[in-house]
Amino acid sequence: MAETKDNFKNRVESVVSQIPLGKVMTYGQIAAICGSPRAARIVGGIAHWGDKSLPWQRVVKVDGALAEGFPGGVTGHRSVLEPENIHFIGDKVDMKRHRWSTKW
DNA sequence: AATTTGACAGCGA
DNA sequence: GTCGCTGCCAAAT
Repeated sequence: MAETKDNFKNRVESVVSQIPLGKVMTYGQIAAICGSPRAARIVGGIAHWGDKSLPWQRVVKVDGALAEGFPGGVTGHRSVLEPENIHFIGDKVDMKRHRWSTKW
């Protein structure tokens, strides 16, 4: 089977599905792992159009801010992360403790 | 096949 | 330290 360009989206879904509970990743980080460090926006696009069965709630911005387009908004997004041991600083995730990487 | 959008990132003022 | 605009890559229409 020939690997099409779907590899990019396929990797994004793969990486996101590998995020352990209590951890979060940034769009840029995921995009970089997928092969395009500038495709952070595409990762978000896949989140909405791709496999929505993945823990996209653990995918946040580089600053720890939550996705503004997430169903329920940042408020709903935060409510989903709190029970997952995610620590919050104001309205953002504590990236100092939850920033995770697949290479770890 | 071409154009527009998209749940961001990085740099500048 | 804060706010805004531009740039980028890929997917969707």
